[in-house]
Amino acid sequence: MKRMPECLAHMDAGIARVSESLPDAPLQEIVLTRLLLLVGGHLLNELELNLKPFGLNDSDFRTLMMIYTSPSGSATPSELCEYAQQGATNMTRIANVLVKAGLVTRASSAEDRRKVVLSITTAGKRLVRKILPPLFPQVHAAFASLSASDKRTLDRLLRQVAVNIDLLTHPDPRP
Amino acid sequence: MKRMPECLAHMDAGIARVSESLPDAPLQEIVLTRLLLLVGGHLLNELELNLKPFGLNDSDFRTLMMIYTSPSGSATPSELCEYAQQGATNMTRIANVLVKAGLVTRASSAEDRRKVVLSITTAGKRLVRKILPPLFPQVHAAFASLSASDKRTLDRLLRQVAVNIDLLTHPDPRP
DNA sequence: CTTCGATACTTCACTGACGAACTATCCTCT
DNA sequence: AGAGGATAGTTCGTCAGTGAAGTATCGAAG
Repeated sequence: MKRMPECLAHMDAGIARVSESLPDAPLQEIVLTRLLLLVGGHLLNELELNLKPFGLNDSDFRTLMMIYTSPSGSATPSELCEYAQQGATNMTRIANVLVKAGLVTRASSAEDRRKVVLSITTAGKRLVRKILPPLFPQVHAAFASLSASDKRTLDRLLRQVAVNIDLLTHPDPRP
Repeated sequence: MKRMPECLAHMDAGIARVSESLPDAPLQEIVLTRLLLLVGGHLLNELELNLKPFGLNDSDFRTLMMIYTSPSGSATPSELCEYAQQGATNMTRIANVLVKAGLVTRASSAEDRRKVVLSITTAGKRLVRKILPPLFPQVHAAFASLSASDKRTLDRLLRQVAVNIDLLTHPDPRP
């Protein structure tokens, strides 16, 4: 696998060559799209590499974190789906994983018996507090070359892009 | 699935709450990481939604584009792996897909008979020129709310992050 | 020339994620 | 009350992607 600078140069060259056959291609935006996909993918690889020793992948971990940070320490699968960009099918699998690992408990709700309540266990909280700290240096390093103002700008721009894509996917600005 | 603004707010709140149990968490960087994963994921979903009608996913398409933009109109699987962030195993599958669809041909190299040469066909070129243009408005819309200078800044920052992650993953700045 | 290590690709078995179909429960309207 | 529709979760079949192991070819060293 080539190092990043060469990889980026190759990408730039390839995209630039597209405009030979399709002159009206929005080159800048295509490059940004590819960069986002590239960075997102590498970030995910790196994160999952750190989670693998604990038998979790990013979906599992994100779900665990959402239950962990929930004020009540519990949540239902459908609530989690709402915010975790995941289908109900996969949430069932994730719940199975977390329950089997003893990190959360699964109980059916009292008020609405269709619902399932996932609650974090002591072991779950302990695992979160064990996994996170070793991640901090790496997360920090990923943005180490950015100034404080760069980071604020990146934050702002990414949120804008997130909203743009959301509008693109689900049009209807009709409440 | 919730709309993006609520989703972002929920994410912010969750991450903020992490610092209650782990006060030295680099909140800003964690948010940026999550934003990148989120945007990358949504961008990928949206792109693959557009490619599905043609029986391709992003890996297939990216590979096809790399062959398309190659000056010779052909490449070997190992070359493609170098730049496409993919394992050789998956490249074999991709080549199978593209060959079966008649978009590229597979031939063994004359100079080095270990190598396989994938060459784009007329149908492959035609498909690229058919798929791309309808994508342009969407790609453009994803960044529509960003000014020209915002886009340049985003490009610059993403490249920095890409390099940082690469250094993190493959240390050794020893040539 | 042969042997050995490296390279190129393929095959196989497995995991993660998704859509479609199913079951159970709840809510509303009559 | 009870019929119809919406919601919550699960199950099942399928596909994309990966690591480990296998085959074929190349190149260098003896």
